[in-house]
Amino acid sequence: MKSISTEDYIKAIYKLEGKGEKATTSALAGQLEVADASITDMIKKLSERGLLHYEPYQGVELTAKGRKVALATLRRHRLWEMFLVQFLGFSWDMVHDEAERLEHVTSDELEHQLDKALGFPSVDPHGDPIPSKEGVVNDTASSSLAECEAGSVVKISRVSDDNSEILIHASQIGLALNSKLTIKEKKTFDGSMVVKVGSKQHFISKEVAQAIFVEYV
Amino acid sequence: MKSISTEDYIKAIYKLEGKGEKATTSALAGQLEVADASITDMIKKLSERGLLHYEPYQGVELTAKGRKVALATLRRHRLWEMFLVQFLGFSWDMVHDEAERLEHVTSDELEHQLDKALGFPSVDPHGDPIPSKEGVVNDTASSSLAECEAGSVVKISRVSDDNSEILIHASQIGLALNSKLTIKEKKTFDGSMVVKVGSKQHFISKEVAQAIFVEYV
DNA sequence: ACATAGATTTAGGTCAGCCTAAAACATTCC
DNA sequence: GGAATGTTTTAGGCTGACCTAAATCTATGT
Repeated sequence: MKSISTEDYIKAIYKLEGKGEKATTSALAGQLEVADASITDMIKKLSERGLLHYEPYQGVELTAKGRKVALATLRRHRLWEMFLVQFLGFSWDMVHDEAERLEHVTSDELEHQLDKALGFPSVDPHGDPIPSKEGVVNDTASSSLAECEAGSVVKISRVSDDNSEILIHASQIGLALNSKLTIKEKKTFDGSMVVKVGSKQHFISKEVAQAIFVEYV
Repeated sequence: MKSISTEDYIKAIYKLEGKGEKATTSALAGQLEVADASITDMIKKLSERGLLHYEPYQGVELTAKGRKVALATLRRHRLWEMFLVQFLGFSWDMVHDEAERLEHVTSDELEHQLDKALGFPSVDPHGDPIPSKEGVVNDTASSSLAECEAGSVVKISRVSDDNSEILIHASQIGLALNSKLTIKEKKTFDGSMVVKVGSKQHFISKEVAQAIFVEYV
């Protein structure tokens, strides 16, 4: 019934919906790295199981039941990430792939004990909110650093974990969750910026800035 | 290449060999709870992959390569059991099933960090030795409590984790790893015994005694 | 030594999750 | 509004891990 594939598909759809994008066959195929035809196949099965709404050629949308699966999976994923960092000394760029596997073999009991041992954390090491057992997500309204103007003073509240190389780079230049930084310059022609972190200044490309989410202080 | 099934089959064979029993089709089918024909199927594939020697109708034996897989899997299993008990407060009767799933999704890096965080333990919560990374097992020569005579004073060095109800029962009557106990009586007709643990006496059936392994003190 | 019971293997099938190639549909552009 | 382009689905196949039923082998008892 519950399979690794199912959880991965549901999660991918949830993420696309979260970004405001339509969960189309090709978008999912890209995300999950399988052929388009395989997506159509699987989507039909998930639709039969009531996890999503499917209208041929129209993309899919999660049902309430599907969203519940997504949130439960995300919760386990983020608890594992937290555990790997806090208990086993992993760095934030190493945890995603491990958690990706662990999330699928986590009983309710294990999930609960992890949560407890970690002190019921509300965000994971990248600042992503950990959904509650009941499926409530505490989304903080943060904006991308790429959208901030020169002169702003901001605090990092979240870093996208899609690309581990960006995470490595970020920590190398001293960026961590809750770091404060000041935008010294912003180039209009390529979106790059120069920011001050602590006492040092660093160049940040648009790509990196887009992966960093901040709150104004 | 590496699959959950593969690891489970190899482990089951390793365990039978360890008990001095021949790894026959039906023994494996019983252990793994699949049909006899499925065992034959799988055995052929594992044989082609060089993990075991297979002669039709003669049962199987692990090759060196197969033994390596068994030990690596067992190592991960026991590290996880240790972790669940020490870090998350699980009791020793709850950890087997969880570890059974976690062992299959554990990278070398994760295995190493677990080992380190646990202080490089040599046995798991049931007293089973944890194989080293190189595949060396430190088997302690212990004998079953069922074989001990009345009057003996012994120390528990290992308890079989095959049956979680026995584990629950054992801890309820105060038996834990390294507990000392004295055999007060032993009935010849059913193998049951009365033992003294701390200041209390308890009745122990043959079945329970067979699951407990001890060293003389 | 031979029938027979029990264990094992073969034959043929299912299901999940993938694939490629071809067909059907949707969109966009003149 | 119809051809070209891109997206999605259908059709047909494959593989791993299982299954049942039937055939075959081994071992046992007299």
